[in-house]
Amino acid sequence: MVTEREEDYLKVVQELLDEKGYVRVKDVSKSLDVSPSSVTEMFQRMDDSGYINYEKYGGVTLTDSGKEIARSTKEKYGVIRDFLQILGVDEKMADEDACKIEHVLTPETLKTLTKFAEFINKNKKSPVWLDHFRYYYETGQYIGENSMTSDQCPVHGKKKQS
Amino acid sequence: MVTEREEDYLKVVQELLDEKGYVRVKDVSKSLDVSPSSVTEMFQRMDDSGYINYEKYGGVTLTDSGKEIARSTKEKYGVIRDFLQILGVDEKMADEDACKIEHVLTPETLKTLTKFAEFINKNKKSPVWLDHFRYYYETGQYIGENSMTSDQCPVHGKKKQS
DNA sequence: TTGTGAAATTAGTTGCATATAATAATTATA
DNA sequence: TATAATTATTATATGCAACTAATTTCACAA
Repeated sequence: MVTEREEDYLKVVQELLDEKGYVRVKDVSKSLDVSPSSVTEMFQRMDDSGYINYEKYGGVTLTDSGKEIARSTKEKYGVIRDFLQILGVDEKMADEDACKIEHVLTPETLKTLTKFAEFINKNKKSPVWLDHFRYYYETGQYIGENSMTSDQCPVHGKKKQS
Repeated sequence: MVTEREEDYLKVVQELLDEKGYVRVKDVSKSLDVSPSSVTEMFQRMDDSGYINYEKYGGVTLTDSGKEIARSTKEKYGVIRDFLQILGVDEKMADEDACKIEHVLTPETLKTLTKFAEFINKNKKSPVWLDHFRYYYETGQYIGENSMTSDQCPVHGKKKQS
């Protein structure tokens, strides 16, 4: 079974291949902020496991299974990042969290997040309740009749007419 | 810095203390599905790190810092599990995912999830849009004028009056 | 063609988390 | 209380993932 870290490596290798057409140990080392020797070692392991084709001092390519893992990992990442951003998490944090969570979500939960993002995005304008949530997030107060506890409307500060 | 696994151990130790008042190696071993020797070893490490007070063949208690980690880990877990269940993820999966995610979320994202759950729960009845989302999840179709693409209402299959 | 510098690899180590097998301590029971 | 059964601990080993230091390879310039 593929480890979380192998998923990380496969993801960046695929990204570098897409960007530049080839992959150096140095680049992966930079991307993942690990030493070059760690990259070499991981390459050897992943070659043994059949996720990449690696030859010393040479190039690296992904096997079919490596490609599939890279693809699905990146897809998960995208779903989670989008989802978090919809809820209002800022890009940097959404990114950071998505990189962690991508490895551990059950397919069921992933599907829910996917559907949720679709549900929001298929509408041109973002739904009212989402604005309401953002408002709640900022102020702790509700907008809308259902949930008003005072007769003071938080939107424009005027009395509601009852 | 505390590791993810240490957080797991601290959480179950606290839970067992709450449940039964004391903790056996055996119980932790059972809870986490690891061998007793692994538990002993981890207890030694966590004692060294100052998260628990441990003496051989004797009892285990949490230090203040251990308590704080257990508390905050459990709190995170609760927030995430609730959040996922609100979105419709079933209990078992929500649980499983929460146990993984609890270790890796940024405070920012955690706050967002917390607020979101509050936003939903402070209302007695679940908001309409959430039903709409659940409906979308099941059928792939939208309920509500904003997003209707046909004139067939997905709720009762009758024509909308225009 | 050969020497140099950058890049990559190997060798050796560490820390975390686990396991099995063997041993020791504790608790329960006859 | 002595013995049996349960529980816990040590000793030893494994796998993953990282590191530093030393070495090797490669590509390019002189």
